Amino acid sequence: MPGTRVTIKDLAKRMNLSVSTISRALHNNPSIGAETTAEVWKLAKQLGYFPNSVASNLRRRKTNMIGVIVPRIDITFHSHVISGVEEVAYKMGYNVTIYQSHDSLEREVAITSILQTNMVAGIIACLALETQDCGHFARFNNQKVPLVFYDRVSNDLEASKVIIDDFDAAFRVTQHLINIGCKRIAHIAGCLTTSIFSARLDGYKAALAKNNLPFDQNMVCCASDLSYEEGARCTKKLLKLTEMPDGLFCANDYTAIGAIQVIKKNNLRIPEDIAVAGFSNYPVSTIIEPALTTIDDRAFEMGKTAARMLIRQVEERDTNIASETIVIRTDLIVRDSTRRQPVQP
Amino acid sequence: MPGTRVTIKDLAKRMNLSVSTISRALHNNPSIGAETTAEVWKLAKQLGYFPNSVASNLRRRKTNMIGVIVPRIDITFHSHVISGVEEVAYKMGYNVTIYQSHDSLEREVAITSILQTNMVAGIIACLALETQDCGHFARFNNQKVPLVFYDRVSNDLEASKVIIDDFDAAFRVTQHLINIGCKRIAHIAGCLTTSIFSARLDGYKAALAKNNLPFDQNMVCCASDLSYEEGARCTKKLLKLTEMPDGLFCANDYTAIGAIQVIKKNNLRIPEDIAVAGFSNYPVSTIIEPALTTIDDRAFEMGKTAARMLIRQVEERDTNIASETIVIRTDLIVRDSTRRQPVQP
DNA sequence: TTAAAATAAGCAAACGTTTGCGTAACTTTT
DNA sequence: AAAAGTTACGCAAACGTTTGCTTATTTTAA
Repeated sequence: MPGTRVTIKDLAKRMNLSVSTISRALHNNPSIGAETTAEVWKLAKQLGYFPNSVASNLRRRKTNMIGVIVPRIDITFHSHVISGVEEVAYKMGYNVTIYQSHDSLEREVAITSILQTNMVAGIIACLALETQDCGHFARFNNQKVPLVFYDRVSNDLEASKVIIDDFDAAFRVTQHLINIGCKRIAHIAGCLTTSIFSARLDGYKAALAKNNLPFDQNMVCCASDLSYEEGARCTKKLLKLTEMPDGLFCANDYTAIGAIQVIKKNNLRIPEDIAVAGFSNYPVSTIIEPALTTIDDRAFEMGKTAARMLIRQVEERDTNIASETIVIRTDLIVRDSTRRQPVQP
Repeated sequence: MPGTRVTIKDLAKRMNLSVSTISRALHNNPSIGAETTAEVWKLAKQLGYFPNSVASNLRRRKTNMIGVIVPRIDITFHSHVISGVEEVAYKMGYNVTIYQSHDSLEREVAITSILQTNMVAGIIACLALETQDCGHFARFNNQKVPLVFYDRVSNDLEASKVIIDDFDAAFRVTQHLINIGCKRIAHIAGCLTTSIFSARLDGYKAALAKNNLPFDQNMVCCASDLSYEEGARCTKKLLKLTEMPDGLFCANDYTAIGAIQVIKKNNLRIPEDIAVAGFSNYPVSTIIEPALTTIDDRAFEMGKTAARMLIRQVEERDTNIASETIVIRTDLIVRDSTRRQPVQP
């Protein structure tokens, strides 16, 4: 019978049992006899029965769907996070539906409406760049739908977070550049209204201060979108300074690669003339020449952690929604772009 | 009232109307007076009503969920396809849920069960490498759930497909290598039981034949997983041949990059000694030096096309399920890795 | 041997919508 | 002025499960 779906009603009729018995049998409920249970399972297999989770969700008033909001899926970092989310969600019996905000607040708001309409069990989100006010997420607190932010998080909202210590990571990168002898370290920053990028700038400043190096505003250039092109643009600007930098810390790997290409075109040596470091450990950082020193932000791990955290909150919903924050450990990965002979003091 | 959700029943009570009237009003059904409709909408906004799509889906016996099965989300090609799928799905009012098969048949089968349980409206899938027999997809034909394969497709199943013309693309790449003067062109192939990779090999052979160049089995090396490492391994093998190749066509960009790195390490010049071309136009192909000549497979476009095709089939379900095949146009992108002075005949 | 307890299964409502059909009240036609 | 048509809405069933409560039967305890 093509087009028709076999339901527990059909099973009930065929076996002269009530639908409730069938339902309980299929859940291996002990109040149904072992023999009956076995026969129900057998017939279910035979008839190709598949439970209808839509009906089940309606009755149970909850789905097993996790909604994920990312700025863009085709950005390496996010696709790795999603991969991690899917991995644990699958193992825990949850489904994952994804939405791209394209860094637009308007779209992010629309997506939250869709998620509410779809009765998702929980939400994992990375805020759009445009988003300052998170009011549109507040509704989930009322509906007791757990919410976990990752990477770009909201501070004015009661919600769990999975982040890396951007300040610390930036500090360590900068300290590393100092350790190999850099005296004039420039920074290509991201959009500073975003906390992660301002934290990276702060970490950079702190490392300079700790080592008694002066901070020079001219040595910081803000890239609007963290692309190759912006990295190249900023680098050209930095190379025109009367006192050229001898080290460069970029807020992500893309800008770092744009920087490397410009530096090489200017016949400067990396790392001898300028040492370069990035942030994120994208696959491309091993391909560029010289290979790029960077921070591994462990995106996959971040996704897995966020999913685990969310699912735990979903399943403990009745007890309490304690919002928690997990900081993922990052690794400094040193490659040729900063591999100099250490300076002798 | 936190935790409680307002339903059309609530609206009905508050307005002394029946639920059917509310439902119709919210769908702007003309059989409801304009004034009433306006008031219903007003109260709905005021009370923060959100439709419950789970209930709606159950009643309508269809969801607006598109299931996507990819080998891995964090592979550039697939994340771009997904991005395209999400883009058109969002605009057409569909949701996207994603699953990774990890190229495992077992997992792919399990995922199809989940999709059936979840009553997805349609499915977009790229077959797992392990998958030879597509019996587990047959159930969707019975249930009249449209199915669109992309990239790696099944030939023994009635289903729609979005593909590129791998034969043609490979032919054009090879012809290009011949045009710039290559006489001994090697090929790093993918798993030849997969149709796209055998098609690429065939296109390569056809171009050789057309130009009266001999085909030499030793000049073909199969990479098991299309990674950098496999590309490097194959290249080392090819460089040991008594008659070294002067051109190399790789089945994807990753192997091409592995190849370039090995060739450079052997102090051979690209493209003068060996010209190299890849396949897929991954972002990294512009970063490697020399920049890689490759085929742009237009993954984003592929995703959009697959989604459009699927949604059309979903919405025309009653009329007929004509399975169709769309071939996406590919572009040969010439970069420095094959930029030689053209030979003078 | 009878009461109490355990076992196995059924009844029916509920989850929140959608929709075919029915029916008032009102308007238009002949 | 009666018949026909239109407008605006209600009734109730249905979608496929889940689950609290009840009931019939069997087993155990006293």
